[in-house]
Parts: sequence; structure tokens; C-alpha cells
Amino acid sequence: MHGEEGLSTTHEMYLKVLYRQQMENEVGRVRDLAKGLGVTPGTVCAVLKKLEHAGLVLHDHYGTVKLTPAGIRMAECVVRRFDIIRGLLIEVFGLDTGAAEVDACTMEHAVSPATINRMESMLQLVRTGEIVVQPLHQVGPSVSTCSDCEVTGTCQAVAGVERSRSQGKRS
Amino acid sequence: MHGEEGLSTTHEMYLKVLYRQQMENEVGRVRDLAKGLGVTPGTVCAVLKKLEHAGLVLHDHYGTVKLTPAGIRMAECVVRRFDIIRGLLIEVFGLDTGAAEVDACTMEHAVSPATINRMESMLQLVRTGEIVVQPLHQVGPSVSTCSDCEVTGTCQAVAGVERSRSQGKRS
DNA sequence: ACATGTTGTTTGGTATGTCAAACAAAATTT
DNA sequence: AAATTTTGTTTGACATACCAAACAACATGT
Repeated sequence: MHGEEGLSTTHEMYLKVLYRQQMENEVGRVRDLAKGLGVTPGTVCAVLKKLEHAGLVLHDHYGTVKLTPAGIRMAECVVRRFDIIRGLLIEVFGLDTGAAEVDACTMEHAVSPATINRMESMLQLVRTGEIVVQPLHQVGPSVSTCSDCEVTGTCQAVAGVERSRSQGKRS
Repeated sequence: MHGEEGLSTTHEMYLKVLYRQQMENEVGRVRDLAKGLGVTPGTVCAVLKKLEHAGLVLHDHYGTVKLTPAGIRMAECVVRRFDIIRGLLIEVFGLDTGAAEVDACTMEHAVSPATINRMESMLQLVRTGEIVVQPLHQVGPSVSTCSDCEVTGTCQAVAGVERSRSQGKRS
């Protein structure tokens, strides 16, 4: 019935960044998207074609880029996942903001609805004090027990993009 | 100093499946890898070339496939991440085994060392009873508050592979 | 030993997502 | 309004990861 069978990580990122920029800027422009995503304008152009074809954005030639209602819904899903994971990593797992946001940006594309819902519940319970997790914060700062897997955040969008949005807009 | 700058999700999956099969079978064969990963033998062949070039596997022409010590170390990192995330999703977030394993298989490629270490600590604290999280299990079964983002597990390896391994080897 | 079947490899093709650089349109300056 | 700058689009190229199908090697049965 829905027809959609899941967006790629790339497409989710495009929608998310576009959504955030539209919240602040009103109008979307290719150059801003490119900057926000850390890719070239040519790449954005190509991907926008697909998103337009999928009915998620409207893109006037040499003009503005706008999310459709469907695009907004999808973007909000991604943003919700990001916010929940970010909160969880900071408030429950005790990571610092920067690391949490880089990881959240990668993980947001990897969790099913079931998992994100449980994460949301957990976050809520911790916030209301029904679950107490202070002990975790005493574990120490990001011990690297595994020197082999230097898994770096593979999220394309620079951490700065995340940071600038989620804690008060800064230029 | 290390030289490596992070494996792709694909390569991590190849190493993980190879590792598991070698734990059970001794000898690795292209067809088993292909089956375990849900891809064709031709694809496996191509990817093995890259893994060999990266010093992670040894692949005799028309012969066996074996992880190098470096490959084993990397594979163990991936397996460790999987196991921690799987445990967390089941024991802390209250997901059922199947869903947890599908999600863990996607998430295992998306968490930084810092995050996985915190997750491990959390899991330990829950197991030793220092943190109690029963309330979460009463939240109900995977409510889908978000009907738009039908994010499906994008993990290539069929859930069966995960399942057969992680709860007692079954043929 | 040789025919058959299995397993492994190669080849040619596809789809994504990316860049650099050429080119086109719009906006701004003067 | 013409020149210049900025912004947007297209093109050609590349890397990854995949498949189907042709082909090569190996293993076995009789």
C-alpha cells in the first residue's frame, strides 16, 4: 500500500539536512544542501532528481528545493530517530555531546521502528527517574578496549551540522 | 601507524561470516560464504580479492579461504559489537531475539568504539543487577508510532545466519 | 580415463553515490 | 545594460557492490 520500500542512508541524510535548513531558512538552495552534506553541488543535483522522482521533494530548475508533505514526514522520522539516539547516548550511556551526535548520525539509519520505540521508552523512563543509570557515567571516558576496530563515524554530514542545529542555532 | 582507515559494512560482513564459518568448519569455501551472505559466488570472488589485498584473508586460487591474524582480529571486533548490541537489545530494551539480531546486524557497523564500550558497560551493569530495567519490558510489543518510516533491516546476511550461530550451533 | 557434476573465476552489465570540470542561468555591480 | 560573480546543471569519470551467465578447474563415479 505504501509503495516505498525504504530509503537509502544517503537519501535519509538529504531529507534530514533539507528539513533542518527549511526550518531555519524557509527556502532550500542547492549550495546549502551541498555544504550541509559535505558533497558537491553536482552530486546534490543528481540525488535531488531521484528524490523528486520519489515524490519527496520539489525542485524547480535553477530554483528552490522544497520537501513535499511526504518528504517532510520521512524527514521527521529521521530527525526523531536522531534525537532519540542522541539523547540516549548522552543521557543514558554518558557519552559527550560531540561523540553522541556523530554516532547518532550513523545509527539513525540502522534502527528499526521497534528498536527506536524501545529506545524512546527507555529515554523517557530515565528522564522521569523511573530508571537510574548514574553508575554508567562512572565507567570512565570512552575506554578503547578494542584497538583494532578503529571504526570511525561514517556519517557524511559533518558533526558541525548536527551540533549547530541541536543545541541552539549558531551561524 | 595502523594504516587501516575503516572497513566498509560489506567487508565487515564478509569477515564476520567467514569468521563464524571457520569456527565451525575449519575450512572456508567460496560457496559457503556466498550462501551465508546471500550473494552470488562471483561477487564473493571479487570482494575476496580486495580483502586479500588488504591483508585480511588468504585465498588460494580454486582453493580455500582463510582469515589472516589481522582478519581474525577485525572479525572479532565485529562479532563483539554484534554480541553486545544483541544482548543490549534483548536484555535491556526487551526486544525479541529475531528482531534484536536483525537490528544488531545493521547497527554493528554503525557504532564507534566509545559507544560500544558504554553499551558493554551498561549490559554488564544490568546483568549484575546494578541497574534494573524491568519497566521497559512492560512497554508492550514494538508499538509502531511511526507509520511513515518503514525502516527495514538492511542487513544483507539473513537473520537465519545470525540465529543459527548465536544460540547454540544448529545445522 | 573420461564424462558428469560441482565449485570457482571471469566477464559484461547495472545501480548508487561521488567528484571535477565544463557549461548555463541568474544575480549583482558598476 | 554589460561585465562579473555566484549559483545550478550537465557530463564524463570513478569506486563499490552486486548479478547473470560464460567459462575453467576440480572431483567423482563407474
